[in-house]
Amino acid sequence: MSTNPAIRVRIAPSPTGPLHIGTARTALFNLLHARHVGGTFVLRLEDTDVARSTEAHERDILEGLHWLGITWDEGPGVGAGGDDVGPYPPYRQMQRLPTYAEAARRLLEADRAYPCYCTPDELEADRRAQEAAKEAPRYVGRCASLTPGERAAREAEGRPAAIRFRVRPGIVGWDDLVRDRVEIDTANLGGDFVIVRSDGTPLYHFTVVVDDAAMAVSHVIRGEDHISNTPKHILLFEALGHGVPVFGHLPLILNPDGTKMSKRKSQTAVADYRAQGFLREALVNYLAFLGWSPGVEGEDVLSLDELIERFDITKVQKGGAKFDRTRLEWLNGQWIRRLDDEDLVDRLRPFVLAGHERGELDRVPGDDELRTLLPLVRDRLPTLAAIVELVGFLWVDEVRPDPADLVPKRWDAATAREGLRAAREALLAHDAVTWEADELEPPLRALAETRGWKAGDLFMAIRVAVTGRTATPPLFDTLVAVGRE
RNA sequence: GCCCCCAUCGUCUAGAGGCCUAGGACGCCACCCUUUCAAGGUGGAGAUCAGGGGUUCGAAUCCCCUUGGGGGUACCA
Repeated sequence: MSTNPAIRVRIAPSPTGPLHIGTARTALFNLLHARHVGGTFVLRLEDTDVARSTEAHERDILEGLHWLGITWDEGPGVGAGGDDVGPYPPYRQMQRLPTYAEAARRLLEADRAYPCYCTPDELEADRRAQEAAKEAPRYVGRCASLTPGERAAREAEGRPAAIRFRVRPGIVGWDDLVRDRVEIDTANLGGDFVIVRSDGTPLYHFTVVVDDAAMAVSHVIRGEDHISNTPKHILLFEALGHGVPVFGHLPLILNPDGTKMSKRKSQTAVADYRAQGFLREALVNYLAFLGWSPGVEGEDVLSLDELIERFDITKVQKGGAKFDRTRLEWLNGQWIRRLDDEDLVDRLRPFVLAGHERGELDRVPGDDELRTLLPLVRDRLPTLAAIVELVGFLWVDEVRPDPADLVPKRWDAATAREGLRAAREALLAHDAVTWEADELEPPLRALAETRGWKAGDLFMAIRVAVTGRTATPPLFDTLVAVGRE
């Protein structure tokens, strides 16, 4: 694919929480678009909310994206001491403070912004008054036209000043990549908005524009929840004398009840899906199909490369998509079946180890043992973590079956006892059989026949006695795996 | 409240005015395979394209209204 230096997209996560499924989806769509057109994918950390940002979250986000295979061309180095990669460093906003200060100074100088000395109490009072009058909340403009003298007076009082951006009247519009023309009257923006806090730290709407301009971002692909913010950003780009990028607003991922996906109602942390044994391939595949599809029948299971090849940002759906875990699980199964043996063993290992650490397993199988089990488990694993539930009995010292399960429906307890005794004798008492699946079956079928039992009932009694479960991989393979002893 | 966005099977979607008696996938149901559970195969139920008006010879597709849903309304991001 040819490269296209004019196309630059970015993902700008805020390390105020673990990597969110929605952030991963936005990152993925940016990556798909960038890779499809040969553009550059930038990662920038928006850590100006110092109170809520943590290094642990930052690590979770960076590692999570890497795990998914969502890799960036430019961005911060991984880890606190890591070096930035790319021509527009730094890529952490807290290290870009001088850039924002300079941009704010220019805006102030051009009178596109002004210092605001309003106190929180004043602002709160304004808001209440507006609410009482059933008016939309907006900044009243108390400090918008202060004379130099008035400003000096306030400075002399030692009142801290925030910086507000002057919102010009008129309509701001743009041609959105996914929803065509959008136009918003700046009268609905809530008045002049704050771009720098009174403590001197810059706010999101400001930093995002300063950085996108500085980093030459050409396409801003983000969630639909930013549509109403876009006019503010466009105004800022213009005031800064910078060209306005192309915007594309993706539909939201929704909770089952149709509201914006949230931690409260859904599992949103990518790390949790990973810990439950979802494959990166499945997650990426699933996420890509939330709001987009290649529109070709039979193309349901696609790799990242295949997605990149087919992706078209203008074909993205406008309406939100509910997160359907069942479908994710189906895709996960599809991908598990596509993995080759070595790969599957590698990915299974951590989950077996985890089962051991939780005390559910008495011992940990080696890679060879795991590998021989693959034909038995591959088609039966909805997730990697399910390995413990599926065949954990193999690595447990003592199996304790539920007595109720031990007796097949058509049998009574005495028959079950007798059946198990006879089966044991048939298989263990003599050296007649070698311990291989093919060798085990005939004697047991013969036994069932002579006693007039249904083979299935006999098999079930044995299954439960040996594994403690009513659902297992095929019995004779299972017996072989358990071993003669 | 105000502003904005959206609307095709339960869910994800195909659909760019005639190819639509609306297609696929997940899920569901049945059957086949089968020692259980899966996987796989075959078939089925499931959407009067939110409703109503237009435009057009012709509308799921274009326009308007209504309804419904969602998002935003911070010195959060």
